[in-house]
Amino acid sequence: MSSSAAKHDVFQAIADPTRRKLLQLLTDQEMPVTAISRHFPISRTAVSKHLRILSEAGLVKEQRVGRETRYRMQPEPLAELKSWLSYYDRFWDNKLTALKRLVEAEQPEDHSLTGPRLVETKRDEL
Amino acid sequence: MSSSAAKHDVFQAIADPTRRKLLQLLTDQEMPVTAISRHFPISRTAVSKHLRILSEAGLVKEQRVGRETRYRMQPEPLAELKSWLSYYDRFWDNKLTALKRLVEAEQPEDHSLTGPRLVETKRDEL
DNA sequence: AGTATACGAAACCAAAAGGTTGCATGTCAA
DNA sequence: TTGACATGCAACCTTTTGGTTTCGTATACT
Repeated sequence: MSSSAAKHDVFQAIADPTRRKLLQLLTDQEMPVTAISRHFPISRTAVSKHLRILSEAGLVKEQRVGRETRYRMQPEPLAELKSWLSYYDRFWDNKLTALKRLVEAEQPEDHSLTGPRLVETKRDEL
Repeated sequence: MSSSAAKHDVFQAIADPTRRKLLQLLTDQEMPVTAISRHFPISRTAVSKHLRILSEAGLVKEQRVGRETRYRMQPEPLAELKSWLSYYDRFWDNKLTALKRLVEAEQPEDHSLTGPRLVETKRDEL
C-alpha cells in the first residue's frame, strides 16, 4: 500500500450533489456538524461522512472547539479543477484555434495520453 | 418516472479518471471504439460503457459510420462546471472580496441554499 | 454528580459503479 | 456467400457509495 494514496480527489468529491451543497453552505460560515445537518434531509452521520470525504479532498477544514467540530470551506483544491478545465479553453476562444484543431486532427495516430497540464496554460497570451 | 431524468451529469461524468482520459483522447480526434480501447488496459466493453456515460452527459457525440461508431468530444457541458467554479472565484480575486466575505460571515444565520447560479457571474465587471 | 449535547465509530444494508465474458447482429471484403 | 471485424447487449460478479441505526465517549450545564 502506498502511503500517500489520496483516496478521494476533488473530482470525486464534487461529484455528489449533497457535497456540492455542503461546500456552498460552508463557503462563508464555519459551522458545527449538527447545525450543518439541519440543512439536509439525511442523518447527521451521513452528513458527517460527506464532510470527511470533502476533508480528505482538502475542500473543508475542521476545527474542534469544545465538544463541537466546526467546518469551513477550503477553496485551494479547486485550483486543480480550474486547471483541468483550462485544458479545454481552446474550445471557447474558438476563433484562431478552430483551424489549429483541424490540422491536429489530420496528423497520424499518436495519442500519447500526456494528460492536461496541472498549471494553467495561458492561451490568451498567443 | 420523469422523462428527462438526466441520469448522469457532468460532475459525475468527469469524476472517473478513465473518463477524463477518454475526453482528452477524443478532444481532437474522432475515433471508433476499438481504436479508443487500445489506449486503455480495460476491455472494449468497459470502454464502451464509459463512453455511454459521457454521451449521456453530453460530453461526447457518436456518429455511426459503416460498422464503426466514432466518438468525438463535445465541450459544451463543461460550461456548467465552469459556471459552478465561478461561484468560488471570489476566493481567487481576494483583494476586495476578503472584507466582503468577513462581513457576510457576520450576518445572522440564514443559509437559504440558493445554489451557484448557472450563468457566469462576471465579477470582473465590479 | 448526574444529565444533556455533539460527535465519531461500527455494523449493517441496498443500490450503483466498474469490470468481465459470451452472444447476437450488422457491415465490409473476397 | 462466407468469413472476419466492429459493436452493443445481457448476465453476472465484486467493490464502492450513500445511507441507516446503535453505541461509546468527550464536553458542557446545573
